[in-house]
Amino acid sequence: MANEQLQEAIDALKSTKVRMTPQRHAILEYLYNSMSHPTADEIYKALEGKFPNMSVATVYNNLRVFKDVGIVKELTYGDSSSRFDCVTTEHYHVICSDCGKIVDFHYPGLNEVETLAEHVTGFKVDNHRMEVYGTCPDCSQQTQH
Amino acid sequence: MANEQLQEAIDALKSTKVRMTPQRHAILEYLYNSMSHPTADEIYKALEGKFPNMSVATVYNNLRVFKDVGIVKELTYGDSSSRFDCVTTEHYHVICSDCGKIVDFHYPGLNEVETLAEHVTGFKVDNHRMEVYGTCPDCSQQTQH
DNA sequence: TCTTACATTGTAATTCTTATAAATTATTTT
DNA sequence: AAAATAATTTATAAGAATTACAATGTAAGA
Repeated sequence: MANEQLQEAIDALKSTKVRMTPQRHAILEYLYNSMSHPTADEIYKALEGKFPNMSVATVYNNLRVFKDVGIVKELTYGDSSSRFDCVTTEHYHVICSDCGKIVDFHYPGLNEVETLAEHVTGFKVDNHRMEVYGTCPDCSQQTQH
Repeated sequence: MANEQLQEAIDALKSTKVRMTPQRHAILEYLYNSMSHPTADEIYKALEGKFPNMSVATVYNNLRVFKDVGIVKELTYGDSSSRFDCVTTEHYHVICSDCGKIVDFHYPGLNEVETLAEHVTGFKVDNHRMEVYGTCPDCSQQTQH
């Protein structure tokens, strides 16, 4: 279950000046339990039942708070809106260029890349982002015939 | 000089149904000569002198055309607008989290990652994207004292 | 309890990007 | 070379995603 990780995230927030609110809890819960990488709007819609009065602004505000604390990552792609992913174990994404499906896969951290970049550019590097693009099995099949 | 590469790009366009226009030439020229990674608006502003009547839509349209032909890449980051980079040799970017500065660095292609992703997910992989984030020398100095 | 600081809500505003239609320019056909 | 066709540009409007703002609400500390 993702519940331990959710708890860790909540604890991480407690140690800052960030207060825990029902809305925040719900957003975090949704993020940690959903295996997908939802957009702000998807989160908003998903929580409409529980919080009929919640504002979209709240979702955006809190996602930013979580991002600043470092427990959530924003994924931006060319088109459409940003997607949000909770930072758990180190993993990367494969994205289908046709349908947009996102699948996780694990790969040992690319520390060498960070080190090289530091040396070559003089930057103080602290993280990186990588995505792999291709066609998912479903879309591959459809274009076959 | 980047002029040979610019010429190659123009030749690449000629082999398609894409027509060469003064605006397109200017946009390409700007992209290939600027060492930065300009936004659509930056390009627009930069060419205002030469083409006082050019529309922002033209810039966007043509960047998309170039993207489709494969001679330009779109870089999307969390905030602000997309940046555009001409596809020359394989390289990656280090981005300053403070000021947004982008610096290129070379790194041998990460083919193993693509291969692994293919095996694990069943996708047909054809490319990847990677960026390294950190603080640039200038910004590092400023926060020191 | 009172005060202060942080959060939420609703809405308006902003920003980036795309769609559309008319006018213009480039290519192809005759 | 002129006419016909196709692609392009322009200007503007529309759209979508995100943020700003002011008012209200809620939690924590003195």
